[in-house]
Amino acid sequence: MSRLIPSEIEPKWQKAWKAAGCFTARHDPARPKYYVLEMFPYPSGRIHIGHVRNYTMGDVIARYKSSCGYSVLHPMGWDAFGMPAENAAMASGGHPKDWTYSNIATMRDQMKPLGLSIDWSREFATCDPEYYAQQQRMFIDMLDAGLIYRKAAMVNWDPVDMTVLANEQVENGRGWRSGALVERRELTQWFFRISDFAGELLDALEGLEKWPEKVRLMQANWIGRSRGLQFAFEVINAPEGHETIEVYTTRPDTLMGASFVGLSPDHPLVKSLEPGNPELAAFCAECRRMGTSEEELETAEKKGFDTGLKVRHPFDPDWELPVHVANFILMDYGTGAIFGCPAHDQRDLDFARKYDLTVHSTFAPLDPGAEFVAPENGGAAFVPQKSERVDYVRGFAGERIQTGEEGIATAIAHFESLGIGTGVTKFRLRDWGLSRQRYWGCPIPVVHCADCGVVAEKRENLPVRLPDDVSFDAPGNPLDRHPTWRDVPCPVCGAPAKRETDTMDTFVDSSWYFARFTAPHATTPTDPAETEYWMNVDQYIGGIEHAILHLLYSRFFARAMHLTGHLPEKCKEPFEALFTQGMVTHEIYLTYEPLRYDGTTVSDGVPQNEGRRPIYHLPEEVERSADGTVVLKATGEAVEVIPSAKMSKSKKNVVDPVSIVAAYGADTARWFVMSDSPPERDVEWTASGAEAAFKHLGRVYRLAFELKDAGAPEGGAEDEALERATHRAIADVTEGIEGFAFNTSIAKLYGFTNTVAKSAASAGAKAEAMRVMAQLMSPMTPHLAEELWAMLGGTGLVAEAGWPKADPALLVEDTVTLPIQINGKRRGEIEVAKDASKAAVEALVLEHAAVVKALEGGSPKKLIVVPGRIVNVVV
RNA sequence: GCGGACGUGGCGAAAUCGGUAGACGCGAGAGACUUAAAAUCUCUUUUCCUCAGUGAAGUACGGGUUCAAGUCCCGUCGUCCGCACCA
Repeated sequence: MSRLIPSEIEPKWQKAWKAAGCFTARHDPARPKYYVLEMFPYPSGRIHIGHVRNYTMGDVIARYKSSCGYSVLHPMGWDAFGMPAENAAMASGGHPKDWTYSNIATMRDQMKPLGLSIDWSREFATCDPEYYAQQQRMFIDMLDAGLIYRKAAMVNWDPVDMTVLANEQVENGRGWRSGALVERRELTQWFFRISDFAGELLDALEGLEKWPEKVRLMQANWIGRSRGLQFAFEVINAPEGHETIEVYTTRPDTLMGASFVGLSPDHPLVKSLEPGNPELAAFCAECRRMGTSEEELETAEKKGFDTGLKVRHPFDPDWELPVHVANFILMDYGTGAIFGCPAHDQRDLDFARKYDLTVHSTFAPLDPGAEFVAPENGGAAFVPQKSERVDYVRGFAGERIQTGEEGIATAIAHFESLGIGTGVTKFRLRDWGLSRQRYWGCPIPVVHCADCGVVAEKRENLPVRLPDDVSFDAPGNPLDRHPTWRDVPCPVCGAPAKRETDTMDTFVDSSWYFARFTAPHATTPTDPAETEYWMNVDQYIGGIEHAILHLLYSRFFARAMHLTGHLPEKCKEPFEALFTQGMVTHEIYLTYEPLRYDGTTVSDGVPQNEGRRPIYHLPEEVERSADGTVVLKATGEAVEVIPSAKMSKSKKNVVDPVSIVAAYGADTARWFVMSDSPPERDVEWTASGAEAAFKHLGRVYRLAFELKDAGAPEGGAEDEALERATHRAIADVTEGIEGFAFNTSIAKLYGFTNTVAKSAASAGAKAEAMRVMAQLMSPMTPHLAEELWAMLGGTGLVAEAGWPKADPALLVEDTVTLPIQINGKRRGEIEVAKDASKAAVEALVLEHAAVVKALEGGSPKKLIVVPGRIVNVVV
């Protein structure tokens, strides 16, 4: 075979790897381990090119580390519970289980031809009863340990999916999957006490040095720590049981500028007033209707309602402040009550002006300047950086002139010394609600008994299996209306009781799968010997979209598993290094169809169907015309090209890996997605780029084919030069892989190929170079690498050959070219021995024609020699 | 609004312990081989010029530090991302 035929070599080598058991992860105490993991996929039905890029990155690392002598764990599984399966069942009949497992089978079949070095013996799906049984077991352990509790809570209700969503699953007020506007509802829900760990999860971010700064920052913002003061206002003419109002503030230094107390419509005091005050009740009802959606919050008017109550200022018994209910105060942050300081908060200022409340500055700029207008005189609220020094015109603690930070600290200290307030640290992070009113999830293993209350299922009865005989012809949860599954005896007293019909959020499933991979068939959630050896994940790879949810939950879950004895202490941060990869994008081809006015109008009088409608075209429907523009093949009509767009079926710019592999082979697909762009950035799929990748691999193959009967190297200068180039390539390619710069490794391999092709070295020396080429290419294009290796007489499989080592002695050239700069501009160059002394270099430089000319007989002001790099002459 | 990242040829991009800007690839152009095509190979390709010179300019824009700046500092503009009534 003188030509590269991927469809012949790829299955051949995949078989050889399987026969040799190359990718079976072996718990070998004698060898260091390396655990590389890509975020496991949801079995949507087909793999897409983004998966190919994601898994190829992991595969490059896995194969490289394996070559370096590590015992590598590189597993694959399926994040298999979740709503699409139910939606599919509702849309086209069938069962979520069948839909899911058949998708998994399809996707596995599509992935295997990629030649990934995955240990398939460890594969599992989160919907396997063997997996969720262990999850239920941990749920009970965590319940016993007080890490899980139940409470009635306002939840985000998705009216389309008929389920509860976590705050993180609400995007712009809409359900992240259904896109429906989310409503507020009060339900009794299960919660993980993740907020108890807020401080720890925040502080531990510091130690995650191999995580992207961006992700750590996003998590830190999400956890949202604030330091403030909590204290109580005394209520005048207080209703029974509400003698004080506790407030929380991050700006206690502005207390002397307080002008009102604001309460959330859900505040207990407000609720107690509502029955006797119909107007107030109406106002609160309106606020609650408004919902939590950001869209509404954004546009909603800041509204208040005066309760008529007054509170006393803590430092002045004669100073009374009105108490308003305000629609912008959240019950679940702080105490649900604030004091408003209009001078230093724009929102409070707007509110004060609307309801005619007093405005007093507590501090003023040190140097006001002509354009400064104090808020009490109609200016904007004065909100300087907390680190800025200001003049406390109405301060009560600390220096007259101090920073906001100092003012806050002294104010808290002052309250604490008087015993009327406490410094408090609050977090934005709230507990993780895990109940979902869905069928296709891990059943929550508890039973509701009239006498015993909510009790956990007995451990020996696990798993609580999902029943197979369910129907999806009605919305809501089929478990709720299952004829027999629900009714069970109480595990404690044996009386008739009812099973919990809620299932777990699928983020629970993905919060520990990485630990399960270390002992996927254990009869306990984890196996201590295996977690001890394999954990932690040395390199985790996935999309930035999981920066907050999945990664934060997993960090919490690892701690919870540690506390319940399922993970050792060292696993509290289970991901040592994280890499977030970019997407694979593709151009969109677009023409427009004019729309005619159809005689109707929409509500605001705008004519219906004005303008034009986009029509998308598949890549094969367009071509580049002679003048470089893109036109439709059929009509020659000009096509608008939108570059680098996220792939989407409706935009017709999806590249299907299956057809790419069929056309060019897996190696080409792998090579292409790793080339061109740095891995963290998006890469644009282009037909010409894929073609180029394929051609290059063919060229490498031919180069090796011509050398397959080469004899021994002959020695000599050309052979030696090629050997040096080889070691240079080893060093550069290795550096690229180590640094997650696969695109530069590939660029070096292109360069090395050119070098070998043009080299005048003996055939034997070239064959030697090509064997190294096979080793260096093996992480990216493993099938071609095996073929080259076998053709050139390599021993065994290249997958099992060690990684080549660059000889430092061969990396340094005997002579180096030093550019000569004159006043910082390049004016010439000299060749010197690599170990030439500074004095020798200086002498040579001063003889250089350009330097002589520039000096005009004088001597240089300064002569800078950076050994091995550059010379700069200042005249 | 708050926080962050990033701006380099026609395009994707290299080069950041400050030391030859544009490696490598795409696209484009020229040529070789061929009856022709495909395939393959070779060369050119930052811009400008009184166009082959030891020429000038050049890494968004304007300043600064330095013998030397894509890289460091200050400001401006632009693009992208995250968060957002959080008291």
